[in-house]
Amino acid sequence: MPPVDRSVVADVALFAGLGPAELDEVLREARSVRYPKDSAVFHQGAEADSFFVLLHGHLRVEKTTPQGQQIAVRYVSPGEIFGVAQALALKHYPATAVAAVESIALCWPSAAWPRLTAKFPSLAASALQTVGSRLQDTQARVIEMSSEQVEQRVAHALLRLAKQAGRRIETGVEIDFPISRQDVAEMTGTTLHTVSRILSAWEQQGLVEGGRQRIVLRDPHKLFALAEGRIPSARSGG
Amino acid sequence: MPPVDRSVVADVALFAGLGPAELDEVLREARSVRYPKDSAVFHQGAEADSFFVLLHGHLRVEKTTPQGQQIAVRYVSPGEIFGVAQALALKHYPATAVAAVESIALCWPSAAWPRLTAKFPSLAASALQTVGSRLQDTQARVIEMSSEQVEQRVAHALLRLAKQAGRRIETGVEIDFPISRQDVAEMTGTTLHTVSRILSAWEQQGLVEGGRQRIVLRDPHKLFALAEGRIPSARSGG
DNA sequence: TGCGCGATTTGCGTCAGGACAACGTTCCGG
DNA sequence: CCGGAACGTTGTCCTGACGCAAATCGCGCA
Repeated sequence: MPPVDRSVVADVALFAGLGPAELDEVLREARSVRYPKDSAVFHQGAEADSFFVLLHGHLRVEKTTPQGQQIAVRYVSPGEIFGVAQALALKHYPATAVAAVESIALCWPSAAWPRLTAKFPSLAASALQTVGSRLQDTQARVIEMSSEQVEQRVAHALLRLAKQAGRRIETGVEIDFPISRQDVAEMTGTTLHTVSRILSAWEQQGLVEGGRQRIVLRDPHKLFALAEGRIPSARSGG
Repeated sequence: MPPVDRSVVADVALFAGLGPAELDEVLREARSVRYPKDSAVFHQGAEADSFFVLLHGHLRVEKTTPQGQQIAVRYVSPGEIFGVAQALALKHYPATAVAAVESIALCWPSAAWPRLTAKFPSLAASALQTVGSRLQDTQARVIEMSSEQVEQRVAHALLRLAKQAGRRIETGVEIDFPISRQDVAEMTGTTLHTVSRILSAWEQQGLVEGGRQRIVLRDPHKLFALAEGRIPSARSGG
């Protein structure tokens, strides 16, 4: 009685190495869960009793600092595995995952992980690649934050969001879930005030198009040049 | 004809799950290489033809930004696996590894990785945990850089260095390899000038003890309080 | 022992960006 | 249609950190 059909995970990289029968066996242990907008999939510090694969929607992963400030670590897009704390030898989730929009995820008990990876080694290899690429992304962010100005960091953040959750519309590329200036600020390590100023300046130049919890990139190419520092500044030169 | 003896890898976490015979089999494919101080183990962008385990010494892993600035990503301590680009599906090394002191590492051809992990799944599990914990560290750094002042970041960096490469001496904990203010600056995303100022202030208060490419933590506990932001500032009250 | 180079220290000017505050706008329930 | 709340914009002020540059120190080597 598998409630989860193979077709819904056709493009999940984690399962790329599995045959149909194997896939059914893995899916048999999963259940599909729906998360309303703004509800938490798991909380930072909670016991890591499950791991997940996102099927539909978008999640925001955030950490809370000792001082209580929240930082957006990354966003999860459909097809990604997340909450694999168990595989990293963590007893508790290191961050909180919140549904940015209504989302659906597959959910396995953490206890299933060792068994599944032992039986299907390609799962471990896939997970290693996923975590590795996440490490690359995170290191890239460290480098950004070390060496770049706020404006370039915001540009990078928007480009990254557009890349993983962008949707083409007539006037450009729209980020496919509600995102506030506060969220962008949390991603780039600045304040919503500064983000607001920067986006206003960009909007005047036709680089982006704003709105309430909505951002459209009208000129991603120019934005990229700006992120690379090949344009002096978008705020001074009018 | 294994040139590498089991005893030298007794405390390498990667091999924890292997029996003596299995260990010998893995070591048979490795060779031991010595790296003089300041020599590179591999270069960023070079083809990832090997992966390594550090036996002795310390390495600095650094990335070069598009603008040519160098950032110290992390330091490698004995017992750690590194250069596993192949396992992360990367064809080229994403960073440069330089010997901070004379170092010795075991070296396998990258081609051996898929074969070894297929035969010994515990290797993949170990590697996953290693990469995972590295991801945790890197995310922690992102959060530091987002939410903390330069002084707190420097404190955190020193504590982290002391944790993974600290050596107890009479006056405190010494960092066990030559490290310049420039290096600390590259770790914390600031300039050597600022680092120099901060360390000078700390030295006046007896928090640390400096020297040419040498740092001793005389009061790690107080330094930790400072890193957490529980002490207003060490520079004003001096 | 003396020399030279690289590491370190430090003063000063400048400015990006954070803090604070007030105001405008959109959304939603009644 | 109205009121309130959350979200976004903008102005002003001010601090912390960087850039520049020059002085000083210390180690390694001859």
